[in-house]
Amino acid sequence: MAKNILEEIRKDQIINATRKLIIDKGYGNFSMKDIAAELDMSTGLIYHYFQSKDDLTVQVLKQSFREPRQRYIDTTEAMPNFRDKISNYIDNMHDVIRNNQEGYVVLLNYLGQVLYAQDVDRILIKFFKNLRSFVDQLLEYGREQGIIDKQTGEGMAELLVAASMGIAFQHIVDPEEFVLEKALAKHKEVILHYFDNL
Amino acid sequence: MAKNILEEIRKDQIINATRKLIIDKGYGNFSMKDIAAELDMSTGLIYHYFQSKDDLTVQVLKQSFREPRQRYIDTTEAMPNFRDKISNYIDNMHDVIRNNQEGYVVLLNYLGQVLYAQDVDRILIKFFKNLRSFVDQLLEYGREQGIIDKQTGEGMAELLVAASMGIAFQHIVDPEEFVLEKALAKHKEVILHYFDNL
Amino acid sequence: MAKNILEEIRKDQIINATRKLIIDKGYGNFSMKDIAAELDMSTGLIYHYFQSKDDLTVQVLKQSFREPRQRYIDTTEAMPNFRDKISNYIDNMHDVIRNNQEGYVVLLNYLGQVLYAQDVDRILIKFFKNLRSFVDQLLEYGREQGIIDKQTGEGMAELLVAASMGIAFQHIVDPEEFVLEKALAKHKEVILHYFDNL
Amino acid sequence: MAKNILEEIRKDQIINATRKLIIDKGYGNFSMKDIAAELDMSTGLIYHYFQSKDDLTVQVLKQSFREPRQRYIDTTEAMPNFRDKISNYIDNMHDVIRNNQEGYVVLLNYLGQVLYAQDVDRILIKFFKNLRSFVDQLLEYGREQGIIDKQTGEGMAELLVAASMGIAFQHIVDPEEFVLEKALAKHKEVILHYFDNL
DNA sequence: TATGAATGAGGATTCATTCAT
DNA sequence: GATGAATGAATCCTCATTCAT
Repeated sequence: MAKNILEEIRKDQIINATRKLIIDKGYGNFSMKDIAAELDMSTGLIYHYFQSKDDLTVQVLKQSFREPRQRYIDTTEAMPNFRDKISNYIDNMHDVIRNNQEGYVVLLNYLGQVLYAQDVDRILIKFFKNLRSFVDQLLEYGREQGIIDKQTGEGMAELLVAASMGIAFQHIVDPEEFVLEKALAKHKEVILHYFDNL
Repeated sequence: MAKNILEEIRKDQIINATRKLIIDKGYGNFSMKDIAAELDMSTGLIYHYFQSKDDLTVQVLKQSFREPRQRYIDTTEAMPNFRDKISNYIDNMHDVIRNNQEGYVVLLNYLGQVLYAQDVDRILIKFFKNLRSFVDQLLEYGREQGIIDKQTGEGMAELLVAASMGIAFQHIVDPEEFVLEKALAKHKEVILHYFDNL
Repeated sequence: MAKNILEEIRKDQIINATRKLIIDKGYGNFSMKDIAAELDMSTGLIYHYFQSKDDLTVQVLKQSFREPRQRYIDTTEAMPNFRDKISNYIDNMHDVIRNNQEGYVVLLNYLGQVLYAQDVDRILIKFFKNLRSFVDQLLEYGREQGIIDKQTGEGMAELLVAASMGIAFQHIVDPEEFVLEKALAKHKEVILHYFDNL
Repeated sequence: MAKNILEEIRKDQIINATRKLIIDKGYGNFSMKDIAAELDMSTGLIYHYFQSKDDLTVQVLKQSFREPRQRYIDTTEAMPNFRDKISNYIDNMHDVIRNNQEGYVVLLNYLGQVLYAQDVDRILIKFFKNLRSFVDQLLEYGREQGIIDKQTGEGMAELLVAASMGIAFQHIVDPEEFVLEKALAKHKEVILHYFDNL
């Protein structure tokens, strides 16, 4: 047991240090030595736990985007009706943009690899599917309640995910002048307006 | 000046070859030799026209995102009223997503560098500002016509740009299963719905 | 002593696994980890029984070429006369080439180290001396019987060993097209012809 | 032209330095840095002329064993009859053993790779075929002259090559005590004895 | 005895950049 | 303008060996 615990600890340390370096220096701008230095260990040890740099970065990605829905699910479930669920979901997404910018930085770094690294692509495909499927569940609920029809939900998940991500990225590019709250407010307003005036 | 013409030609050749390599192999996955090979010239010649690889990639970025509005401006101007202008603008954006995916691939590659390369950041800040300012001009027109008030336009540019980019990126990640048209259609519907039901 | 028995077993396991790896992957192409994996044990344990990789490979060599004569001695001794002893000895050598190619593969691997590893050289010097000395004993018997004179035996051991080894190596290099039996037959024919027509 | 000449010179320098290192340190015991140091150049330059260490060592092999017959052909051709041709050929082989031991050291180093490197194997297969085919040509001449029949030549090339190589290797293993001349003399004697007493 | 985590030197290879021609 | 030979630092990765448990 002690062994497995140590292994888990070490893997976590290495993954976290790597994630930090990706955020601080960028996906292509850090070396295995950087990771080792960050953790005050030898480079060899990293290879004891991960097969290669690619393997390691993929694990970082996996760990970063496993179960994205978890974060939202709780508060949204508690909402009494469809309108509140949607509103709450949007709020949750926006809170992530506000408070977990690092997550979007990581996402941005990996998105740049999507076309050139199958592993990365596979994982991000799943990640986005998960994100959208959660919205789809909300919409399904709305349909069951007779509040919206099928056509209304079509493409909505894609749009919500797109807008959130697009806002987050614009914010990362220009944190000084891009007024995040204005964009988030308009996003929420437009979406709710759509559902409110069907 | 024959000199300047040759210089212009060479610079263009090199920039285009580099752009191609960024699209094909990814930002961090090609060498100066690759560029030279692509053009059947020597690496030395590239350094005759560009100071460094960084300089070159920045020029690629500049050339790729200079004057983004040019593409839309014409058809939109011809539209008789605000509603049509907005609709037309959205169509134009969507056409870019449909037909100029390469542009978004390039954008994706550079976005990953934004936090680690000031030059890149500066250019992309400008690019996004340009994109948004064009929407703002449309909205200004709407205000002048008394169709919308100030609050209505607040954040709208950010949202439109965000949604388009977010849809394009999701499409790049999963071209097989992501249904682009559904997302685009919903995007247009939601936005127009917003303006139509103020 | 149970201790000594276990030690003997472990050492044998390790030596055999190493020999296998030398044959399968080549002298310079396997790691201590490979050996450990082969035996499902830890690398540390190997160091418990052998001082170093060099030490281990030397032990493999020693064990592989200790007492080479043993294999032949029996049948040859039973032969009634000099001619039959020689003939039988040649047959024995040829059987080794036919049926114990692995031995020659090991020899080939170590021969490549002879100039760069004194230990290896010392052992192979002894090995070849042993091989030749056995032929010399046969020839001595012939001399005692008055069948050959001293000059006849001079260099014969070297030649027999050389020809066998040379045939074996050619066979290893090109098992497809090199016709082993033709070479062995000619070898035997030429040698016996020499003794038969003195 | 100047360029091709320089390229040829550099390649030769590198190949020769590598050959020297293989002889001095052994196939698996030298680094690219060693080669660069030997030539007072950078490691990068080696990669300018050769794709990899493997590529380089294969080129060394190719250059070392291209056209092995060249060395013998001249003097043998001048011999008036079959017996003298054979005798002369054997003398030539023996001279190589005496005076070009390095060649056999190189051969020994590469033979150890034969089973684990297809390129090496392919080249050595050809090399040995060439060696044997030259003997076969001599024997064919003998047949044409009616001096030997077909059966007499069968396997003889294999035997001659084997014996020479085997003697050379024993000599390399134990240059102190192995009496080269005794072995060579007996080799020649036995072979000529065979042809003389058909 | 036995494990395997940990080390760190060493190796092959890449690549941006320079510069003599 | 144009070439490509040359550099050498930097990178990823391997592996023999040690040692605490």
